[in-house]
Amino acid sequence: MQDKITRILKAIADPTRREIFHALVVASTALPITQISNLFDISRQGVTKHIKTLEEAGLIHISNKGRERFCYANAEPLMEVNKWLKFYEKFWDNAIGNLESYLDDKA
Amino acid sequence: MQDKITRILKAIADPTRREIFHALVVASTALPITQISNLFDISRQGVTKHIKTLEEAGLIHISNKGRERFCYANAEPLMEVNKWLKFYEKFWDNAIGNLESYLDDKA
DNA sequence: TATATTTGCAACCATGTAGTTGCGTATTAA
DNA sequence: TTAATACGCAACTACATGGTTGCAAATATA
Repeated sequence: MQDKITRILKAIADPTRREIFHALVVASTALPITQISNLFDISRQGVTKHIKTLEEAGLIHISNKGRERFCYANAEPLMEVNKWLKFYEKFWDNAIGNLESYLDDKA
Repeated sequence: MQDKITRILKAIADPTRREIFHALVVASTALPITQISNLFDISRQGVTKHIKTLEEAGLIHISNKGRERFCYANAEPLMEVNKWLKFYEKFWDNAIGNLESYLDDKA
């Protein structure tokens, strides 16, 4: 597709994918695809597609075991988003932002 | 479209929109649309569409002045993303994450 | 007043995407 | 060995999206 941060942001920009990711994070154990898809209204194939997108963003890892594919969440790529956000942090509250950039200038 | 966080995430998921937003943030002054579009290879109308998306996400504010529309960046909606990320922070480094959730349990 | 500039609106195109169904295959259970 | 389960692949549909061009309206300048 495109660059890393874009892949990650596109992955989490979809509400269903955020839900799938969240379900896996809180499960804190690996879940096979069918079991994940049972948690949602959409078809297994629909869920599979979302999982593929999440996997390409690095937010899910998969390990095969027999006929099942166990998915588990990996939040690490979200660091990338956090890093991107970090720069704008000083701007989202102008008062604090102006103070900080003032201090940055002094430092 | 859909809910707030989704609008924001979709807005920043596009690399061109991230660039436009960034240009406005660092400009630290309001810029009319034509001037913004001169910074990019795509047409003015293409930029206008991106600006509309950014505005709907709250990341840009616009004030009309004569025939010109001055756009300025507003990073505040990114707080929403930061808040969403916050929950997963404890998971993206497992070692620290496990320690923190251990401490959370104790608290 | 005539002309140039800034913009919005609408139509259009190509591609991406969220979702579906159908089918074949590998693995497990009876 | 037969039946059930978990899955991938492919085709298809509907709609969203990133981008374009053309044109008309409002404002500013000559």
